[in-house]
Amino acid sequence: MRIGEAARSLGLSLRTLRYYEERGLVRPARGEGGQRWYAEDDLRTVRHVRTLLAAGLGTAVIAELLPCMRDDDGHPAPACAELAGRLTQERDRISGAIADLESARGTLETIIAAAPAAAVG
Amino acid sequence: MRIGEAARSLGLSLRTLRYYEERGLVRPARGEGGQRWYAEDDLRTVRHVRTLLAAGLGTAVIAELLPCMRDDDGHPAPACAELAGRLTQERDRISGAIADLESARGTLETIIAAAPAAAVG
DNA sequence: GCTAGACCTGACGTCGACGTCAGCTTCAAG
DNA sequence: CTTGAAGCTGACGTCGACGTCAGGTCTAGC
Repeated sequence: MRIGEAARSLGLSLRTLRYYEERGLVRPARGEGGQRWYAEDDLRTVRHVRTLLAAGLGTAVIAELLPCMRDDDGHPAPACAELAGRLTQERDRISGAIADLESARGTLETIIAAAPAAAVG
Repeated sequence: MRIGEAARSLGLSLRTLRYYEERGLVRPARGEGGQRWYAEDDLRTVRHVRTLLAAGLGTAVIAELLPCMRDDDGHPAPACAELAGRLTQERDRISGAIADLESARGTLETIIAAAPAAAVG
């Protein structure tokens, strides 16, 4: 599929998809006139990218990790070993972020619970 | 205490503290010569700010929430009611963010577990 | 009262993930 | 073969939370 359909299918903008390619995260094929051609595999890659971006990873780091996520049968598969260090490091960072978020959520809930019942919604 | 000591005590930069004041998050007193004077209460406020920033809230939103967090005895107390809507909204956003992070962490752990045991650290 | 260090107020720079605009090319339909 | 939609490549703009530099002021010790 071309970039327009890919973007709609993923719920992203054209700019975003081009940006991901610019950062080396996706490498869609090119047609005669130079137009990008996205295969299903590329869409899966983009979804992985989105997941990792949402985790707070930067595009540079993701670019390193992606080769370790080559799909065999639909889910991430191994590949890299030397990146294990960085991976666990990122995982720990994410765990910390989760803890921070839970702490903040607790704070908010304290306020919510304490606030006189009013316009809740 | 003056801004330097406050910054050291909080582990933040001078710029950060001035920035928080600029955004209306803290209002330290001023001395004769116009120098900022941070009371313990101000430090607590800054810590709240940090917690909420870590939760992904912006300084503008935090500026609205802070009045609802006036400490009575050390922990957040109620105050605002009409903000309940925004509060629950932010809480839900945070819950979503946590879910995203957990998903991403799961992805990373899958890769880590699948990777041949190597330099793990 | 002199000096060094701590502060003050602008104001411009940064970084990351895009948005947006400009000008040109390619594709699909009639 | 024309035309409008869809793509393409730069390249500058944005937003948020600060970093950093410049140039003047305040404070504390001697």
